[in-house]
Amino acid sequence: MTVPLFVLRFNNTIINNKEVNCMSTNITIKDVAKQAGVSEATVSRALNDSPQVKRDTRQKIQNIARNLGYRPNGLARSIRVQKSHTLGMIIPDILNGFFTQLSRAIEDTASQAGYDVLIVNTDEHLSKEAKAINLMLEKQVDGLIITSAGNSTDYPKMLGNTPAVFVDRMPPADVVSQYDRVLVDNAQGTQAIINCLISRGAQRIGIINSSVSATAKERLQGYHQALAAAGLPTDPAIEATARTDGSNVPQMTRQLLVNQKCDALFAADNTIMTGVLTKLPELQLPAFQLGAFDDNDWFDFLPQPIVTAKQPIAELGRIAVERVLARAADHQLATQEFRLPAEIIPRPDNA
Amino acid sequence: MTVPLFVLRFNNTIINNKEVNCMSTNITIKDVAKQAGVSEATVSRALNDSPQVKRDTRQKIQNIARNLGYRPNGLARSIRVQKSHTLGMIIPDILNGFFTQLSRAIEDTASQAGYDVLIVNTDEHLSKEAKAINLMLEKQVDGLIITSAGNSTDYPKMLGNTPAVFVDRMPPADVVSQYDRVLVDNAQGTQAIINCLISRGAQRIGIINSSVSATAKERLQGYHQALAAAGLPTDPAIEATARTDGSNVPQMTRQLLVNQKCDALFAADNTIMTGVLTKLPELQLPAFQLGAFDDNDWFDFLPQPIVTAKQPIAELGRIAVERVLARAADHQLATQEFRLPAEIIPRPDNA
DNA sequence: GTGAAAGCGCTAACAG
DNA sequence: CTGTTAGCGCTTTCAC
Repeated sequence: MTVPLFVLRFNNTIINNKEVNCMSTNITIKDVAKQAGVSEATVSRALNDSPQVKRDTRQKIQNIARNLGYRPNGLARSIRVQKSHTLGMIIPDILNGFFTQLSRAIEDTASQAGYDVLIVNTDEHLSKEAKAINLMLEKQVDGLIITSAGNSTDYPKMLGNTPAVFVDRMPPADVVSQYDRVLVDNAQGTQAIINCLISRGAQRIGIINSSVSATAKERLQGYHQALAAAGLPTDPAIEATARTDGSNVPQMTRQLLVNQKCDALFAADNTIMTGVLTKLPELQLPAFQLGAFDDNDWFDFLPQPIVTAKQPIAELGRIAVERVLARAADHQLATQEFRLPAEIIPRPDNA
Repeated sequence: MTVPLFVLRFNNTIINNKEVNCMSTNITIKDVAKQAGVSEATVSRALNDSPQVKRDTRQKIQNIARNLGYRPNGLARSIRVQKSHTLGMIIPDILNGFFTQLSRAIEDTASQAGYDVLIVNTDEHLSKEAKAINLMLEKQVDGLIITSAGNSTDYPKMLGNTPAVFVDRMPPADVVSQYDRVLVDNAQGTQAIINCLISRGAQRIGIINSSVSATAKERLQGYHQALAAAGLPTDPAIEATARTDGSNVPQMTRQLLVNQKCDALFAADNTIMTGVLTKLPELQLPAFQLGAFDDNDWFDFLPQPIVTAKQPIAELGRIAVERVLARAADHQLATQEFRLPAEIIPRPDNA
């Protein structure tokens, strides 16, 4: 065949006496059309398996495209059809197993619906989050799934009318009603953990709470409810709050377990519990119990059992995707809040 | 102001007697131009901070853009300038801490260079990897960083002339020279671990090797070298290989530690070690040692210490990004292999 | 300094 | 069944 050779030549250039691939001379639909002796429109149709085009033509075109190494330009397509078939996902900490599991769940559901997912990590920085949202919008995502890094962002202004749903963390109170929310029942989960600790004899349970305000409020509430129900007193001296980066957690662990003589400690999330565990070895302690919101597989391997509340991550992800797609299809949809129960893992008693 | 009102009206429509935002009537450069009474070209220049445009005009335009909530369409821009300023990253397991750390390192370096990163997870499936690569290419990434899910993919055909570098895992042997590779020194790392175990008295060290062939080969080699250097015999009966999904690891753990009476066990990666730990509690064993390639923070919390080889993840990521960008700038660059040493964490002896 | 016009690669009317 | 044409939103010559 001579024509392909011609195309090759056309796409190549001579440097230093050696024929080499030219940088970004990508094969376009036009090249395929030229080759096949048909119009660009027909190529487009054939490549999209349109039933309109004759079988022979279609197959011929598809062959030529393959041989030429043709790659559709998704950007051009998206810009033309005004749809990217892509969702954006903003997570605050890619090193945290909870969020990676969540992103996997979201990717699963999305891909079943024919959508791709872009993930960006914000490291809990508001400025990075703002950049991430901007990036997503510029890439024209069809919807956004956000685990918010903080309260100060003006989401309605940032997001415009891009469909968005908040997962795991509430949007700021003043705009909460403008967005779908998919969350675990923080109060219920915490209460169940504390109940479990109490049923096993705990009398003085310290808490190191989350730095995420709405979440922290609910978890504290669950903690108080459980204490009240058991007739145990609350004590502000054993209620601490972690910094976002968790840097103060080891010191608080010592404070609660040693100075305040707590006989149990509740860590309000994954990261906080890790901070607690870091400190434990150097503390000489009588028997005590541990509880935490969020579960990790490796908690099973620890000598000291941890009672945890495991979030229904797959469900959270599935609902989030469904909602954002539903909203993309109908921007008028009323916003809604979804609350899913956490599952208690009562180590060491679970079979 | 009346003009903004007009624009608003233009972008809205009446449904059910309520004025609502119309779906995707996005503000474009044209709208800004109309508002400002200048040409689209000038708006473009102003928005890109071109020094050509008069300060007053520029600021006026930028104000109008902000007020209108204008968002540049990144796709349109990329298609026009033939560059997306985006890198693609393909990872085989987003639940594995090694890869999340790697992706974070890559994102860091890339963002410093002004590039965004798209991450896609393949779950170790070749078919998903192929889809992921396709997705990236369609999104016109300027380069690809790949941790390969397997050997059977025809990368040159898939990738065309998109710059690509392989991290952590080798590309298939027949095409290896066509790509940059950034890897840890698997033999050295493994050898050092085994040496450490031997120096602490191990005489019969079992290995559960990786399912990734090139990596497995190198790690096995390091294992053999260490044994040979210590004058210890090798024994095929205590050399096992994990399945990709790790499902056979618990059973092998039992086989090596109980049936084969090994006094030490080396797990060739992160995931394998987790499988081992799952099995240990139910085994009644005399004292034994544990070693593993790849480190996890939570290994510190385990009662049974693990000697690990920690990869220089930040470095791996940095080099990968630098190479892919260098290649994007000059496609003629000779390919290269980078080997970085692993750091041994000799638990429990590390201060 | 600014505008007019062309075009990146693709798809969707509208013809025929 | 296929071709022609227009245009998505943006940048970039080339004029003025």
